[in-house]
Amino acid sequence: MGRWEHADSLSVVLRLSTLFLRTLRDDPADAEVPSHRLLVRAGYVRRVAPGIYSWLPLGVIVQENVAQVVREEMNAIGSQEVHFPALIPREIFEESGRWSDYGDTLFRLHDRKDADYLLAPTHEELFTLLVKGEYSSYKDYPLALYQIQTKYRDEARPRAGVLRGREFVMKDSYSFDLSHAGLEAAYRAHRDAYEKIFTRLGFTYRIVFAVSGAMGGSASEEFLAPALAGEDTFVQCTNCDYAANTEAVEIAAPERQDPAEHPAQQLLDTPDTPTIDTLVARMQELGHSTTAADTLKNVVLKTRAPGESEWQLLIVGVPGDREVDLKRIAGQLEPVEVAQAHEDDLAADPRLVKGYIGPQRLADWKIRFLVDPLVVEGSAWVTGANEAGKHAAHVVRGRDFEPDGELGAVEIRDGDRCARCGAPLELARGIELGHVFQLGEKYARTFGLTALDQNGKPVTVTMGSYGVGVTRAVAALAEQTHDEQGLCWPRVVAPADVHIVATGKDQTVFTAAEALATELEDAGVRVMYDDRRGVSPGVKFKDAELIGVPTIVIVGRGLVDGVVEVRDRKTGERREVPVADAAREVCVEIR
RNA sequence: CGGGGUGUGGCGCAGUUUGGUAGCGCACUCGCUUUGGGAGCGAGGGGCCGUGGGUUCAAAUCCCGCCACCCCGACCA
Repeated sequence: MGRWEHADSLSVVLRLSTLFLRTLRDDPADAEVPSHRLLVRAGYVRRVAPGIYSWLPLGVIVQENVAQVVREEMNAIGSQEVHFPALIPREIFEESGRWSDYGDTLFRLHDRKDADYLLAPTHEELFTLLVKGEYSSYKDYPLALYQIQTKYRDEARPRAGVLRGREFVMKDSYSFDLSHAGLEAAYRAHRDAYEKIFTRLGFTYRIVFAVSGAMGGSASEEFLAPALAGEDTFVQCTNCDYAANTEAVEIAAPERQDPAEHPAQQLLDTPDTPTIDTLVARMQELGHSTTAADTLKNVVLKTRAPGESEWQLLIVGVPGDREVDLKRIAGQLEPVEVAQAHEDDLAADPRLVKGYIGPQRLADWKIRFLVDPLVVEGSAWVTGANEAGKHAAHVVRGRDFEPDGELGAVEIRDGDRCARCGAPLELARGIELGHVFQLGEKYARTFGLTALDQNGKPVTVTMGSYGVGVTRAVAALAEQTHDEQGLCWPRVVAPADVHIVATGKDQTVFTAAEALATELEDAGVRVMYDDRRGVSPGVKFKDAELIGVPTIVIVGRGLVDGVVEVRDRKTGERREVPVADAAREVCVEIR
C-alpha cells in the first residue's frame, strides 16, 4: 500500500550531491546503544542537549513515515485527529492536581507577566476539556480523538539517544464512552489497531500485561519491542504466550498442603541470628537440613493511603531465599503509597523484634500481614518467634497463622513457573512502544465531563488512553533491524524504496543512473540517488549500507555489458539485471 | 540523589605523569592523479585546550573552586 501512494505526493529524488547529509566514519563518543550510534553516524539526528535532538532530512522522512502508518490505522478505527498546544497554562494542570503531582519531571516556565506555564508531558486534561466544551448529549458518543504531538518530560536521566529523550513525539489517543461495554469495545479496537501498526512497521513485539494501578483493576497492556537496549524488564513464558511486565506478572504457586500433615510448632533457641543466612547456619548447627527457601522472611513495609498523612505498618511474608520487589508491590497497591519501614518505624512498636519477627501473633496485634502466593495454604516454615534469640519451626499457614491476604511480592527470577501453563518463565528486556489502558472516569470526574442520557440525567464519561511513541519507534526499529554495516529499515519507514549508486567517472554511468531514477520516480517509487562525482565507490557502498534503504541498485562497471546490480540490503543477496529491465525489476522487487 | 568516567577545531582522539611556540585521523578548500569496497600526493582554512581563580619568567599540563556531559544505579510512562 504505502509506497505506491507516494506517486501522488510530490516526492522528488533524494540526490546525495545536494541532500543535507553528512555521514560519520567514527562512532560518536556519547553513543552506547546501536540505534543511537547509527542514527547519528548515518546522519538522521544530531544531539543538541541531553535528551534533545535535531532531526535531519532523512530522520524527518523516517519519522513521518512512522507517523503516517499510525495515522492511517487510527483513522481506520474512526479516531479523529486533533492537535493541542504543548504550551499550557498552569491552571489546567492545577485542576487535575498534576501541577504538583508530576513533580520535577514537569517543565515549568513563566511568561512576561510572570504567569506560570508548563510544557505538556501528556494531554489528558486538554482532551477531556475539549470534549467537555463541545459535547453534552449521549447522542454524541462514542468518540475517539488522537493527536501526534511533541511531549516534554524533564527526565532525571535521559539515555540511549532518542530512545528516552526529554522531548519526544508521541501519538496519544483517548476514547470516550458512556458505558463500560463501550470502553471495552474502544479498548479492543485500539489494541487491534496497535497490532496492525506494529506489524506494518516491521516490529517484532510482545503484548504484555501491565498494572493499571489507580483506576481500579481495569485492563492495561504494553506493546514491547524486545531489545537488549530496552529499559523495561518483562517476563515471558517459554511455552505459552503469556507475557507480563515485572509489576503485573503472576507466577505459579506450589500445591496446597494439608496443615495437619506437619509436626507441631517447635520453639528454637537461636541467639544472634537476625538474618536468613545466620538462621540457616544455626539450623544446620542444630542438625536440621533447613535452607533459605524453608524460612519465612517477614519484611516490614509501611503504606499510606492517598490524602492521609499517617503511615501504617504492613508486613509481607516471602520465602527466605527471595527478595521483595518493592516496585512490583507498589504497582499493585497504587494509589496507596508504599515504602520500606525504617528503624524508627519499627522501634515505635516494641512488640516487633527486628530479626525475629514471625507471623504468629500479627493478627492479634492488628498489624496487617500479607503473604506472597508462594507461601501457600498449609505450608510450613522456620520463622521468627517474636522474641529476641528465638525462632520457631513448623509454623504452618492456616494452622499457626492466617494472613490478611496475598500479594505478589517476590522479585521474579528466571525459571519461575508460568501461572497459566507451569512452564519456566524467562526475563527479557524490551522497549515500550505503546500502551493501551482503560483510564475510566478519573479525568472525566475531575473535569466534570458528563453527558445527558435519554432521561436527561448526567452520566460520567469513561475514557480509554492509548499511546505510541513515534520518535521512540524510529529508534526501536533501528535497534531491532540494524546489522554490522548500518541501518536496515523495513520498507514502509525507509527514507526511500531504492538507493541508486552510480560508480565510476564515466558520464554514461551517470546518464543511465539518472534515467533509471527518473523512470522509477515516475512509477511512484521513492528514489535516493547517489549522484556524487569524484567520490570513490567504496565510500558510496559504505554510505548506502549505513543509510539502510532496503534496495540498492548499482549502476557502474556492469553497464558496458548492459547490466546493473540489484542488492537486497537485509539479505545481502545480489543479482544482475539488464539496464532496460531495471525499473520493472525493481518495481517487482519492492512490491 | 549515589557511584564511576570525560571535557583539546564540525566528528573521533593524542598530548597532562615530568610546565617551555597545540598535534594526529576523519570531514572541509584548491591542484594533479585515482574510480567496484571508507583512494594517493602536494598545498591550505579552522581551536580562549569547559569555566573562574591561584602558583610560575612561563600552564592544555601543577593547585583550589565551579560548570557541563557520558555511563551504571535510584527515580520516572
